[in-house]
Amino acid sequence: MSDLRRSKVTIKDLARLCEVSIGTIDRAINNKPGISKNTRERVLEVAKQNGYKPDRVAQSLQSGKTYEIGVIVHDLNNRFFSLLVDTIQQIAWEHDYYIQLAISLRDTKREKEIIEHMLQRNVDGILLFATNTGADFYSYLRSIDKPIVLLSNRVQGPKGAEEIPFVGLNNCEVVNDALEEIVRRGYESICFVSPYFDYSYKHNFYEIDQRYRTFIRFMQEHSIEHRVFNTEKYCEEISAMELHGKTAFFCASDIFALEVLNLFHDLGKSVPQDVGIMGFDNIDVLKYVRPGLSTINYPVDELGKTAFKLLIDIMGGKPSRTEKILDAKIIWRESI
Amino acid sequence: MSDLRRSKVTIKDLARLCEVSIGTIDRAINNKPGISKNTRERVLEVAKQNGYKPDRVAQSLQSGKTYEIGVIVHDLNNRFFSLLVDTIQQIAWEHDYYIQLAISLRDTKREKEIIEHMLQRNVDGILLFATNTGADFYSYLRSIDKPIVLLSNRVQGPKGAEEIPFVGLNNCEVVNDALEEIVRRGYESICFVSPYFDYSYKHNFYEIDQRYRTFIRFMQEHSIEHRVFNTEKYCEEISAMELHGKTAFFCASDIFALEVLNLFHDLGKSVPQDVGIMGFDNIDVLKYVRPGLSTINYPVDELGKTAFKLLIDIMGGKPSRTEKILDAKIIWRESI
DNA sequence: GTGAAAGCGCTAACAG
DNA sequence: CTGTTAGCGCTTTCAC
Repeated sequence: MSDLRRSKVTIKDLARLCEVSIGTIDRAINNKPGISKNTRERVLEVAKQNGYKPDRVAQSLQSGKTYEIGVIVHDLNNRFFSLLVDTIQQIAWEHDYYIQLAISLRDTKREKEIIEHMLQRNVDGILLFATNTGADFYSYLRSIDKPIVLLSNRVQGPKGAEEIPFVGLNNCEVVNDALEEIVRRGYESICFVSPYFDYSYKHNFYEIDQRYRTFIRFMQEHSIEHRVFNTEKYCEEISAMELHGKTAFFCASDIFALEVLNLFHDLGKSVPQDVGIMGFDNIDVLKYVRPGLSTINYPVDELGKTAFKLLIDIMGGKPSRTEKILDAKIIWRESI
Repeated sequence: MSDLRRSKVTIKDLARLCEVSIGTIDRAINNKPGISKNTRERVLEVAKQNGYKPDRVAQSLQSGKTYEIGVIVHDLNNRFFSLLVDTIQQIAWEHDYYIQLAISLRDTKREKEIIEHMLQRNVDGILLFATNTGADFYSYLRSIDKPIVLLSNRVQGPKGAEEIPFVGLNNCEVVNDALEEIVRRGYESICFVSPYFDYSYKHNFYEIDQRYRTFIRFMQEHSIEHRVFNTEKYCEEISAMELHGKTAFFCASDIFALEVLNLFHDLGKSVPQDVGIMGFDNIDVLKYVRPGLSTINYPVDELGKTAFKLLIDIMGGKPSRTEKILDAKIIWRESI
């Protein structure tokens, strides 16, 4: 190395150095036929000597492929998402793909901007944990000329229309099972705690909604006393409520369950003696929380891997089912 | 839209549609002088009509800029890193940069591969939480023709050589302060708990090492009984040790502190009555842990933002100090 | 004001 | 076996 700072060396440089044409360089570098063993070795040697590295941007312009996939999630603050992205990055790496990461912050406008940006950057595909929903967004996604796989939050079109590829969870079944067991354990009153979902803002609450509906249906079918907390003031409201009968709090995510747990701790109530609490997701930090929180395991790893593989299949033009539903497992610990 | 699937429209298409040259299209699109108001408006209108979006890949090839920056961290499992990446992605977005995320898994070989890949993909700069270290790696980083900013883990060259831009923490000062207060609180014996660091594998333990050295120096200067746990079997070893005198566990990260907390809980010991525990990082989940863990706040947000800004400055050729040391704050809760 | 042409680094197609 | 050329979509330069 003459200079410490290696300046970019291109196939043109190699051609000059080897005194052959760029076509020959190409054949050597990319292991193509139609070149003598001798020349190939010489070229490869010179390439190595000079630290030649192909320019992926130029390759992309030529081939239309970037080997990058866009990953869009709500945030990385939520443990669930960081584990998800971790998994996706890992499997992508194994397949020689790179990740362009962007955070939607649950902002519908921002999500659309991100998608547009990613398309301009010519990602080969997109893994989307959607924030938008509705017919317009469905049409928008369908209009996109790149493969997209939705994670967890489905986006539905008109009846009978082709579905957007989707990997999700069997929310209804697992919530039903959990509720049955909770009732069997003698709880007489069950509260549902979840983030605030206001359909008028057009946010995608697909998963929460599934859990919510299942909860309501179950309560009605079994005539069980129930209540729903899904406003921003749920903590105050829960503090203010009077408990009659053995009461359980079924939370739409572990984060809410932990908040409720903290709340009752502050109120001087014991869990599960005074109230039962159940979470959803099984985030890893539960390991450090006492009492052990009963929850429902979201197979994040499987979600990431399945979605990525589905995307790869679609990119490769493989005809595969474009919907996969994963199985959640209930984890009974101490809190209920 | 004639077709649902919008196929890519290029400046050439626009030129054809507007019956002008591509040069004119460029002037209109990119708001350049030398074009009549009339033509500009017409071009912009047609561009909009046809949903023209510039191809960033082609722009990159031409300009040599991608507006992407590579971010390399150890994993996303650790809360610290996910918050860091969250912050970086946020500030990058505000500056119209995109993030290429990769995980080194603390694997030195993989880290180098990642850097090579990113350079080939022509990122404009790299934010690196380094796993490698040593003179060779220093030379390697110096040989790279793109700005790099190191986070937390410094990579040092020979004495007097130019430093690689770096943003880190005042580990020594803050550890010293914490230890002083711990001693003041009457602890007679202090244990240091940290990940296993084996210099023979050439891993970068810059931060841990700073904390460790400060710990050892302090213990020696004050003749305090102390012990170090930094093997993989630290849990067994701690279980087996006999406590004499009021003992504190100073952990190099919250994760270790939480493990130690769990351990003593299982052993039936109370914190802080029987032993004191102190963490490092102040990860957000501590909020759900009881007893409240005393810890040292790592200003992750500031780290991400400062590093990104430094990178931007360097990319912009601004002459700025290439080293920034952030202030950590001690947070006293209940565990010590 | 506008058009034409070169070139970023690479791959693919065709010619010799 | 090897060389030449066109072109991916864009920006820049120079000519009119």
